Amino acid sequence: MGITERKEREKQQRREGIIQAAEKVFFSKGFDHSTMDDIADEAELSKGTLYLYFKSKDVLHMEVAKKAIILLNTCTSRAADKGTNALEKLRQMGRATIDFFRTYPDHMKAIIALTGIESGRLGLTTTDVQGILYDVSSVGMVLELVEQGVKDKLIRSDIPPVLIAHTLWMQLMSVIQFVSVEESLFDLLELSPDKVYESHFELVLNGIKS
Amino acid sequence: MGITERKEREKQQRREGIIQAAEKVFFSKGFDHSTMDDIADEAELSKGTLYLYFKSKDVLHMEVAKKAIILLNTCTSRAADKGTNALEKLRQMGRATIDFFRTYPDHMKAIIALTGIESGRLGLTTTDVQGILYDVSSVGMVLELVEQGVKDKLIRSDIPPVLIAHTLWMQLMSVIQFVSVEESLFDLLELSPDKVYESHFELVLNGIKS
DNA sequence: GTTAATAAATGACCATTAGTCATTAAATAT
DNA sequence: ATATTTAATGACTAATGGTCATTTATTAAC
Repeated sequence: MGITERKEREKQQRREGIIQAAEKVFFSKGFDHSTMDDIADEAELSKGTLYLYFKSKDVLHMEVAKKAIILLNTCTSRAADKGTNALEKLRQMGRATIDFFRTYPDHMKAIIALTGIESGRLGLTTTDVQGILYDVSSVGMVLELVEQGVKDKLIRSDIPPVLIAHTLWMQLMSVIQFVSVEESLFDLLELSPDKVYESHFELVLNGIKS
Repeated sequence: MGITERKEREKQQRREGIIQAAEKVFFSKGFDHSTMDDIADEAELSKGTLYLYFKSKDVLHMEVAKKAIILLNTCTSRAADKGTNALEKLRQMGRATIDFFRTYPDHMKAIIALTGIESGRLGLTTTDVQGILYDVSSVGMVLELVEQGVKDKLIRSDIPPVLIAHTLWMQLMSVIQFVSVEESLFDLLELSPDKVYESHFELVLNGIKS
């Protein structure tokens, strides 16, 4: 039946439209200050319809973050190709993440909110988050690269790759958080975000070298 | 006048009582699911009175976090004394923070919430946060130790101490976040929080060594 | 000791907003 | 043309952060 298929397609489109509206509203007003009515207006739908497609505001938040993670993932995988070995690929991925943050700061903040401590704040289980983190995020690729790096004797082998991978990921998130929280500190200390990132990569990659 | 002093003292006590009530409620139900009425009940006061002492729920949240930071700070400074040189003192401080997280997980989460990205979520300026971070938190002490370590040629001198200090602090926060979010992952990968912490210190301290 | 003035505490009330559901409208099948 | 199923609506509810006129307790003044 072609009708069923078309309907399914339309449903998907509506769903997508709602997510886009939510994204726009969340990013412009912040999650807490966005109301479901705002999103409904933006999506040109009634509030009731939103709840036909998404169980809660929190779920909508997660969907927005998921889309952001997928976008980040495409950026980082593309960047990884530019590196010549595992360590270089990792560095490129890191830089790409920084660039991503510069280009889409709101997207990045949504990702950090999802994967950080406040995932509990939302009505999500850690399993939900893990699904997203492993299926669509960069962590999976980082892990592969670390394993490759260990094999090539570029990365120390006395620590399980999965730990190194997570450490790299979390540390990158933390430096981005640092920059976005402490912005006003920079002038005072004659620092720049770039210097911070530079030092970060220096310190971190130095730490994992074999 | 003795009366003015007594009144001031009583005011302080009431204030403290409210913070304690808020702490109890926040930690048992989570910030978002705690209502001001809950806190008022716990404090045996009316809701109106809470607002006589604190401007908003967010401010109350910050006060709770501030108290937690002070507590953490006493733990870490005591631990630092056990180390024989700057690097060892830093390691001891790190361990003490982990212990703190084990003993007072809710306190630790409040700290991370305050210093992490969602400080913007609350109605606080980054200046508020910085005040807390530098006046009462461990970051100040970490900085001193890093400076000492650089002087003693234990820590690399090519990166500004303030950056190293912040990196250490943020990385520690991130590993704690990691453990608290990904708990369920551990069985699966035959990992334990201890191994994660161990690797963390290994990687991070290795990174800053001169 | 009584009254006036000041300070502290109260809780009914308001405004906002996440989420629901009976009703309506549209699309599809008969 | 009619019945049935599906999609969409928006008025409504419940919960809750925050306010403020009123009440209660404390201190000062006579």
